Amino acid sequence: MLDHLGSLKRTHDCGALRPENDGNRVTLLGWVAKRRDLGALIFIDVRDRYGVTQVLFNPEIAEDVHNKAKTLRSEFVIAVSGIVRKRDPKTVNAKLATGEIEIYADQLHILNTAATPPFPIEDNIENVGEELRLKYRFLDLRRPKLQNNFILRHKIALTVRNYLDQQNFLELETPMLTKSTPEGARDFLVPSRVQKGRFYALPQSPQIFKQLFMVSGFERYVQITRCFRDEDLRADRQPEFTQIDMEMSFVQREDVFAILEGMMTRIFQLVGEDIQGPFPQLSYAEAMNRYGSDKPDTRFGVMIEDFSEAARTCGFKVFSDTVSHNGVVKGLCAPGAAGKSRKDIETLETWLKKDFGISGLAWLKWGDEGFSGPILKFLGEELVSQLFAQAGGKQGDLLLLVAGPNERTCQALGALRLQLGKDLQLIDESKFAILWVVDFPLLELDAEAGRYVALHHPFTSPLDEDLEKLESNPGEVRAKAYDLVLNGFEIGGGSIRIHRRDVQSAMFKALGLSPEEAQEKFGFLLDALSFGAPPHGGIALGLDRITMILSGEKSLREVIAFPKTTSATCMMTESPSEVSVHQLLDLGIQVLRQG
RNA sequence: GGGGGCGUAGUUGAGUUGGUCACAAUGCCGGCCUGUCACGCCGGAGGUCGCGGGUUCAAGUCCCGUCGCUCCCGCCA
Repeated sequence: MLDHLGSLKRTHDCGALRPENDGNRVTLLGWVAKRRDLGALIFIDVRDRYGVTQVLFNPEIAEDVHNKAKTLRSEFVIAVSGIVRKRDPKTVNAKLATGEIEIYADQLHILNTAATPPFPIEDNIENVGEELRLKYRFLDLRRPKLQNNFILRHKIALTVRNYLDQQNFLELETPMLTKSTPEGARDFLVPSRVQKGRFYALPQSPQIFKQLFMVSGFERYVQITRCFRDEDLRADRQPEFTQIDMEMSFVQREDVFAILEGMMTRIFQLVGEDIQGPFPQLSYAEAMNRYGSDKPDTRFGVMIEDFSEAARTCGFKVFSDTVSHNGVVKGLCAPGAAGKSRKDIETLETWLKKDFGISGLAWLKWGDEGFSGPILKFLGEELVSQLFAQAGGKQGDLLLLVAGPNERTCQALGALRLQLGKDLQLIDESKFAILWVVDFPLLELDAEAGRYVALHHPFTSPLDEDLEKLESNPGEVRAKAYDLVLNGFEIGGGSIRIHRRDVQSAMFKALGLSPEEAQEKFGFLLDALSFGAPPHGGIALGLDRITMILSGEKSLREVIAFPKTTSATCMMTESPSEVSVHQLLDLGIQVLRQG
């Protein structure tokens, strides 16, 4: 028979009691984390959000209560009252914050029973299947580790709001039911019942709305808001995610950086890190050439080296031919990796060939007996020694080389660099490395569509000095865009926006939109820009990713309360699900079935 | 859309070249136990080897298909 909560009140939480409380009468409310039944003595670890406290049931103190305690099982919800007792020094538990005391229980209320949980409610269950954890997410979330992740997430959001409030930002809301736009990610669509055959789109970001706030004269805007993108998932990508979305009027890039650096400093303080601005800046071009990525992980070295000049005249035809046909020969030096077997290297090569389309991975070892490798005989000792010197290599290292078109080669080496960083444990996981990546190209050629598309988004301002090239040489135009990169993750991106109608029209034209299309899709924005839009710019940060990195997690699922699986389903609610014919009729929608 | 990994008691894993009853730990149930905190000891229950098909005298094991989870490529203004 269950007991009622009645007027029972918690006097302390399960992380609070210390030896100073010796003799206090207390009431704890929480879950049975662990039961150790020694027969006459029963120890119960009671857990709540704040910690764990050991409770002792002794028949000599209260026999009926002791009998009742025999029925307790894992995850029962209880209220226990009793006296705090300092433990004998021999029985102190140093692993618990409350380990110097225990409660001598004289009252026990069982508020609810619990079925045996499918997995233990404790940390270090990393090998429990993801499927189970997601199906019983409400239990998974009971684990202290996840609770701490969400406490950190809350503190980050709170820090952001407090800091930006001090900086005169206003938190303003934008619609969730909005308009589908042609550029960018695939939209999640919401059918309109009132306007059959028409659809809202869930926002990919509040981009245009926040710009309109600037036109409205709010000057500084922030919103911590959900965004939706219907694309395939990754460990660091969920279809719905939370942005810290910001916009400011009358600012240049450096003003945005200063605000953000101040904000990140405060966020890092939450995990005891002292990271001060200004953050390092790296151009997009340099990031790609040296790290093979626009979001380089700068926690470790191993830079991509350009060996094209040496390769141009070398005796290895694959290399010299590639260079003479406008290709490059680039590579990187894996420290201490000379011990890698031919098979290890072939595994890497197979992967890079398949995923990045390189034609081969050449290698040179500097082992105990000097240089070795299949291409050594073509290059010669002297040249190989020179290559190692250029890459800063030493005895015991492995030089890996790729020949091919520059972009693809850099991309492949960038992926290889990260893999080696993991394999060779070159990354100090306790370290944080943050930087700005700047000077992105404004546009890139979409080979499929046969036209230019915005690398960032169509509202990004070109650099003032590149403005004239928008028509003559669109691919050369650089953008006032920037990304914030932490430990190899893009945690934010933004830009100074276009605030002039004529420039925005020119941009749409460069993207291949006719004036009519531009008017239909973005007419309201063009209108707004013609009514005195101030210069403005901003950024959006990924709250989920920041929380993931600061809590040391490898997946966004650990910091999103109810995340989706890789196939975009929710294991707990079993969404998405089919809906009734009536619901579809209301919306004027018919479902096509395959087969 | 493509590729890799995984799928065996509630859970986590083992299971050789196909061949007595599919094994262990943990959890669960029962018993004993007054200083445990990974409590201990004794006993017990617990299985459509993801699902479907095939090869074979015989399939957890080999083959084909399929589903789910996961990592990556494509995709993600």
